[in-house]
Amino acid sequence: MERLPKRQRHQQLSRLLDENPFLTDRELTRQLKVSIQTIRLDRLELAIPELRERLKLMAERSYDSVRSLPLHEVIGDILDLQLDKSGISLFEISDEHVFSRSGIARGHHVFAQANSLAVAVINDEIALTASADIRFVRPARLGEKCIAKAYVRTSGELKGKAKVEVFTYVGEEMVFQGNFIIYRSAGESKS
Amino acid sequence: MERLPKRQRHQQLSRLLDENPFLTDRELTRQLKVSIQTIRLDRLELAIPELRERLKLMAERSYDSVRSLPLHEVIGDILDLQLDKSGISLFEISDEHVFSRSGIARGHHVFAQANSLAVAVINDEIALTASADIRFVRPARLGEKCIAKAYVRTSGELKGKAKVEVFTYVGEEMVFQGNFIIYRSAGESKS
DNA sequence: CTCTTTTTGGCACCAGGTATTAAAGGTTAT
DNA sequence: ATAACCTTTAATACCTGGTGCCAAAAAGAG
Repeated sequence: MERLPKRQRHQQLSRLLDENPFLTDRELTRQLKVSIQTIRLDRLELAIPELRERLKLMAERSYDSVRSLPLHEVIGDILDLQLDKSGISLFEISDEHVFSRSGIARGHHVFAQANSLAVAVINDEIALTASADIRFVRPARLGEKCIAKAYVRTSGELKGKAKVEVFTYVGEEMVFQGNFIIYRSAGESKS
Repeated sequence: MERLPKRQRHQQLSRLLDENPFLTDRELTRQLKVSIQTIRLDRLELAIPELRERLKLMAERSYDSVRSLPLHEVIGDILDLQLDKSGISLFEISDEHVFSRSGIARGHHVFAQANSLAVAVINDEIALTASADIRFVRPARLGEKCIAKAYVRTSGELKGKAKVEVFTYVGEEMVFQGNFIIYRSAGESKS
């Protein structure tokens, strides 16, 4: 008995739709050389929804993630903000931030939290990072909650630049420290 | 003459579908109190595709961005890589990277490209950023293509650290410059 | 009242399916 | 061999969310 063909086909079908979820059943018949009914039985057994449902699911997912894209605006949640004085933000290290091999956060994510906060704490229409001097004291790991604290050292209303110092901690341990020089647009202005 | 109702309705229709692209024509008739044929004429005039096409477009967009999610692993496309010597990467500034007000890229994205490249160029099992000294020479703007070039200055096989210098250009202009100190795991190893 | 624009209705048709029933084919056990 | 079983294919009715086309009704505008 050639029982394999079915399971093989199921695997192939899964793989094909994984590679390209936009395939119709009709296109699948061409690739797998079986009738359209067989394809449909297979999808039924594998609990794979029809093309239109797949598209809808993908669209919904992307719609949700677009909604949560303001999370891209500022990295980390701001817990406290005293403009031109200090600020605190929280950032939790999750899968997409770490090297999969080591579970250690990629430096630029830790930097992004600090940089976002340094910019946010400046009370100005436009604030841009001019330069920075940073140290990754110890690696941050998957699941760790990073607390970044920013202090404005010189608000420098005259020079158009501000110095901001940021320290990031996991618990008691410091993981990151940075000195940022931030350009500010003009004098000061309300947020 | 009440010519307005039509244009008003067109605006409302656009707004409704902007808020919720998952509406069928039938659901729109309920909201706008006109026949389904009118809705369809309106969509025709406004060049708004049918529900299924909208979903498909959204799915395709999200699929593309999922495909480029390994872009989350390394920020920017690596164009050239000579391990322990040098590397080049390309990163195009798009909507999600800029301050919406000014169209200027957030510093941490430009940093991320440079940092990713500095880490990638190190030929070691594990490479982590230890510290960095960076300058944002001029702002990078929406749509600009940033070319980052990294040079390993001291491979430092003995000390477990490497110094990498990165310069990022838009055309002929330098937008970013950074000196990175990268921890490397042990001696050297194949990638 | 006439002319034009806008709105509505009806009908045929399409893609990409679901759901169901039935038949044909090979496999296996008895 | 024959019955029992699994797999595959076929055929048919039906569904959603439309398009395309034509005609008629309604609503202004002049």
